[in-house]
Amino acid sequence: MGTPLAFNLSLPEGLPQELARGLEEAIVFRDLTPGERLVEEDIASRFDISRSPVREAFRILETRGLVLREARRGSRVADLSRRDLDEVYACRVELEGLAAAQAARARSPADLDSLDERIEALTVARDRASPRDFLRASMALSRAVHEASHNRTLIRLLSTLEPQAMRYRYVAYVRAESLMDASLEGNGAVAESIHTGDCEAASAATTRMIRNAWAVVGRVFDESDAAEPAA
Amino acid sequence: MGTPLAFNLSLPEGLPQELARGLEEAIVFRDLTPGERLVEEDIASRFDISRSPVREAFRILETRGLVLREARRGSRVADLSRRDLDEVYACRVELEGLAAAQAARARSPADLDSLDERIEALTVARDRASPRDFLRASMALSRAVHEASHNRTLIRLLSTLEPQAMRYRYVAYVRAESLMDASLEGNGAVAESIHTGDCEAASAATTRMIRNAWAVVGRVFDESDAAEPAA
DNA sequence: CTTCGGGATATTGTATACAATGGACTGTCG
DNA sequence: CGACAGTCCATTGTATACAATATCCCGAAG
Repeated sequence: MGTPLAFNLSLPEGLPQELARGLEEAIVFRDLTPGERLVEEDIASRFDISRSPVREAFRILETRGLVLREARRGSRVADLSRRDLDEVYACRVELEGLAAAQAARARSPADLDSLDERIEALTVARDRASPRDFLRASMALSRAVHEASHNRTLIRLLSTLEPQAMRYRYVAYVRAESLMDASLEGNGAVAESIHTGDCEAASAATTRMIRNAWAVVGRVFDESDAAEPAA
Repeated sequence: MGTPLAFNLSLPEGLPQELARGLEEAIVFRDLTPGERLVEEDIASRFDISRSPVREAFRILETRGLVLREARRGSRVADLSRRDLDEVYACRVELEGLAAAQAARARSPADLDSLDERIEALTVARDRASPRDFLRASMALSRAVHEASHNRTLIRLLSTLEPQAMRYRYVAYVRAESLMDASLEGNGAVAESIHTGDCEAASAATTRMIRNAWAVVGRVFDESDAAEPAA
């Protein structure tokens, strides 16, 4: 439990949101381990704030599938499991596919610029071979695609699904850095289809990419003991 | 603004959840109108509770797309629009289709019993020709299908999407009660496929049903002025 | 008549205090 | 030695108090 958990908490968008973002990173990158208890007072005192924003942050993380809250029994970091992985990826196939298709139709020039920018950043992160940086860049790219769909409901759903997927991707990238190449390639194909404006192609490229990732990430996960943290 | 908003609030599952459920019904059935402001203190005093659980309820409703919260500017009931309707239904096609397919595979005998029960209840509600009762029964049936998928992530996503859809369905059912027949028929086909265990058929029946509903509900919505409430 | 500024007010955001509950511990009885 | 009851403690749930800020209203100046 010797967790650093030190990130600045400025409040450009609200303290609970800021705190949730920080805790989310800590969970994704395993500074907070699966099953670990999250006590409101502990977190609050660690950042010299009250329990109120901490409670709200926990609730945010609950909607993202990262934290489990049981009434009057406290909160804890959600476990990782093969079953959960399959659930998340099954949903991702559908929703990311839809997002890509709608992005190909609704994208604006600004969206395309944003897309290119983040593809570039992803390439840089790949060359740096840092799973952490790569995932952050990948998350940003995904969000750019979602935004390009201009479907706020879809964006909302995906923003509660993606963080959960990140945890499994992180485990996989750490053990198999070559996965980053596959991801970069897949995302390139998706971006190209969105540029072209071909909905079918964008959807197909996305579902292919995610199904492929599903298989590989799943295999790596089974071979690791990521579900059982510090035994 | 003369809204009754009177429902008992016992706490079998937590006060915020209970309150959120009540407010959700009020929003779906238009006791709270689109755009209406929701002031924490008002709701709190109306039920003789403090602002704390009210705040949590608002946050729950926000994740369900029923309430919009702007920092330090308060909360209000989300507006209805044709664009929002299309967003919701596009997502529903994908997620409900997936749920039906997975339900056809993973369903247990208890799930099938639950399904039959709720189909029966839906039939009764149709005969009573009450849009409100029908929608409640329809919601319960949908949830039974989702539960049968045994995909907790999918259930979580759908539980944040369905309430948003309910608002549009309610508007449509009030204006065109015959829609209930179509819904009943479509749900029957879906349930049958799930019984059989045919994933493809379950998915196909579901997407067909929802695409059809999408078209009809959208048309009715355009013809109504549901977006502009008490002008 | 319009626009800008200042202050009052309504409302949210955060902190703290109190209540209630679940789990662990301990000591006793069978 | 094991099971069980009673008590204590840790932690969450709710209420209240306080701080901060956005909005509205009004008046004055242009």
